Amino acid sequence: MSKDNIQENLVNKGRDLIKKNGAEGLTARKLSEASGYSVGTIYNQFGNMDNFILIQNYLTLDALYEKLSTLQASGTAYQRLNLYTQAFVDFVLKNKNLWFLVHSFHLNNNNRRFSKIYLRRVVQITQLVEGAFKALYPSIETPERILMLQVMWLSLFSLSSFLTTDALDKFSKINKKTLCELLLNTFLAGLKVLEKA
Amino acid sequence: MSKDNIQENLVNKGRDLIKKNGAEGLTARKLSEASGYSVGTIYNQFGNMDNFILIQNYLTLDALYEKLSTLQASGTAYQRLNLYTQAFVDFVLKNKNLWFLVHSFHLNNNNRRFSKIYLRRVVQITQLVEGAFKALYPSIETPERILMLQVMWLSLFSLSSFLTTDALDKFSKINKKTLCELLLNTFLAGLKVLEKA
DNA sequence: AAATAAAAATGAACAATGTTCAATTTTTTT
DNA sequence: AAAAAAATTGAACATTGTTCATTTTTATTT
Repeated sequence: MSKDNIQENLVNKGRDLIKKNGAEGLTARKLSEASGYSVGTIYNQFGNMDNFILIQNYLTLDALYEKLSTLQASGTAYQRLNLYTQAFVDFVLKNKNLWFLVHSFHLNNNNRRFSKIYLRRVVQITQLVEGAFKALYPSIETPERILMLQVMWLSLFSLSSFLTTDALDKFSKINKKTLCELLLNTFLAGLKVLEKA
Repeated sequence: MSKDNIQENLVNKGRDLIKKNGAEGLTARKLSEASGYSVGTIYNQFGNMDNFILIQNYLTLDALYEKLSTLQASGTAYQRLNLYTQAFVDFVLKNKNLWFLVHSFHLNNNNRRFSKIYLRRVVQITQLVEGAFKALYPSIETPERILMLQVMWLSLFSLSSFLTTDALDKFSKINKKTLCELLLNTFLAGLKVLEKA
């Protein structure tokens, strides 16, 4: 069996573990047992578990990008931004465990590195929204608009960590999808004001 | 030495460990070594490390509340909301490790519980801002305004996780304080629009 | 085809984690 | 002073990520 096949196999099996049992479901030994490969082989292939998780997160970002990119053509810029957000929230809610792992890695990744392809995917997702942003706020200078886009996306991204667990339920009865949509629409309305001012 | 003194001692020593070495600096054995008490004693006093961390996070929230509550009287409602946010960001940046632990626990606390006094502190912090919100948006119905307040606070809270590590620096050169202030002000501007509509 | 060399896979072993609990020490009560 | 109760202890357990000498497999050479 070739090296690629081993990696592919391990990644697939690992993904199943995460989907089924969350981040805790993914340990070197559980992956070894589920895949049939030894613990050592996992380390030969990926170096360490962090790298393995990073690959999983890259695939998650990829799936998100795939989903969002199908929405490019439809509707007005405003409608599109709302569609993006709804699709994003839907994706996160349907892939809670995978998305949790993304946040978990981001938070705990204090001095480790993100791979280039990973960073590129993040940028690509942001760029998807850029077009709609430009159409909505034509009179805002591009650097300023990109800044606002980052604020918007980072806020929504970080807020989405609340969608992956039930921690929020202990503080508020707010609907999670509503939460995200209110953030988007209030922010967009605010941008409209700042644009005219 | 009384039970209270032991707990107080352990909590203080634990807090030093977190401040100095971050969340990883706080383990049962390191706390045992730093405090002079055995590992077993820590468990007798707190049951488990999660409870200990929850106490640490409660104290962190307490310190934040303390700081924010000194700002109650000053300026207009709008100025006050900006002061709150700036004070919040300052607090987080000055207590990165402590605040990181708050986020870390929230994210990983999948089916565990928050103590009542902890939840109450969160509510109290939100209520601090309620007054300014009410003054700014008098024509928004109270339930709607509280909803928006929650969206605002939850967004800012979750965004603040980016302030505790350097993960964000790998994605963007955006200034962290600016990031939070832009979120607040754009959101507030948007609320003004929604109020009139 | 056999012998040799290179590469890959293995899993026992290590350090560090949270946690438990029988044994010990200390304190309180009788 | 003795007995009972309470508190403290730290060795031991299960589970992490990780390493690396050993074994097995594959490739190369004779």
